[in-house]
Amino acid sequence: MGRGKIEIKRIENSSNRQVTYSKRRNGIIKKAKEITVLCDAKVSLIIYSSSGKMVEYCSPSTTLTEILDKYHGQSGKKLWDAKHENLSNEVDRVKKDNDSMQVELRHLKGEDITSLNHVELMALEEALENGLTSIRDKQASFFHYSCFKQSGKALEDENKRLTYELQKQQEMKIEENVRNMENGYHQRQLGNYNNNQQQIPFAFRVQPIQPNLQERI
Amino acid sequence: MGRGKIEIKRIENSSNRQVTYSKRRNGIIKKAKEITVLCDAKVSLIIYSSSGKMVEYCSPSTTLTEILDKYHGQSGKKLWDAKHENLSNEVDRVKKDNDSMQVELRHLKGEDITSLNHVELMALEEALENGLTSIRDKQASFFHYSCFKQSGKALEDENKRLTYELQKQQEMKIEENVRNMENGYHQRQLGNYNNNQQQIPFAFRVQPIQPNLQERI
DNA sequence: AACTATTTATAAGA
DNA sequence: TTCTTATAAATAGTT
Repeated sequence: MGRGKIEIKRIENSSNRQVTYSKRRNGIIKKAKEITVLCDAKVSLIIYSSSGKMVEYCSPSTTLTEILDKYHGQSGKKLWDAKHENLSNEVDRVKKDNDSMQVELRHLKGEDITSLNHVELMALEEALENGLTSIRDKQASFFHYSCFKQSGKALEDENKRLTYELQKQQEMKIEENVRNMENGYHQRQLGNYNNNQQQIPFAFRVQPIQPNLQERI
Repeated sequence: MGRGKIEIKRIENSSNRQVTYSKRRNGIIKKAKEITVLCDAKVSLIIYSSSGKMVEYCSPSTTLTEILDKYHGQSGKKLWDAKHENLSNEVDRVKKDNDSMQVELRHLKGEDITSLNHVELMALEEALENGLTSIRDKQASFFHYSCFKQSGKALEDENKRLTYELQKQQEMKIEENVRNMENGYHQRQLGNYNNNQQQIPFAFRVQPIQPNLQERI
């Protein structure tokens, strides 16, 4: 349609091509608008020139998103689902990581361990002991020995107390020997002591202030 | 273009509208193909009839996905990003969870704890102790007292040993008193004992077999 | 779906 | 680019 008929093949003359592009692009958009109005159609039209410049037409009654949603439903083609899938996979992967860490955390906290075998429990125990060692080393750099203060039930307490009692016991023994040396032996004293020892060991009956721990707080 | 001029407004006659739709739809697609070839353009064209039937044209040199990618870049409009955004947010959220769990795990393993304050360390220590208690309770149900076997350095060992030593010490004291009662007091014995106590407590010099632990293995 | 009179689009030229 | 215009192409109404 013009002064001469043209073959439908690439226009080699660049400026001719550009002119024809402009004219025909406008023509197509005009046609798109017309069919939209005349026939109640919905049209999405996106055109890029060879130089990359874009023009778009979309029927006023709709949006590109809506058209693409319909397209997706009717064509069964993926479009942006590839990207979607990538993200979905990443979500799954990260969630898996999450779950395994959650399990590990629970185990370290002593939860959900009924399913663990002996070897796994041993590994867990070692990990916990190592952690505890590190933590206490760190704390020891704040205070000289704050562990005692922090954990009333900690085994260290018992340890310290027992060590202390043992020492005290030995000291008492020596003192007693000294007393024996100074005062001679008394029958009644031995009888009493024997009695006490049979009931409750002295160490567990009295909880004296522990002077050897004071310096560490 | 036709036998008569028409106004560009909706064609009320349904069958006329349908016919015109078909003709013009084909016309637009033909034009799209032509501009693609003549001008090196890229065209995406999606048309829905009023009845909802879709036809599509996309330049053979490209894909709809590619065109939409470009569209997204050039128009700045969102399109399918709403859906994407949901997934992206989920990825971010789960990754955050991941990170915090990773940190917690490290802390429980005694790593990266230089930045922690005293209170945090205390909480950590308590968590570790609780975990250890649970683990060892569990292990104790496998063996009567496997903790002892598993962890040569475990505090329980020390505890047991000390308790044992304390008891032994008390027994020895009584025996000595008995000896004193039987044999009278000897100056040289006291001197020796005093010496030993000043150097290393007896309890730490000898590691006798611990009969009270045998029953627990 | 085919025909065709007429309108519309546009190629080439200015 | 834009305008002009001869002509090709599209298509409305008809069959």
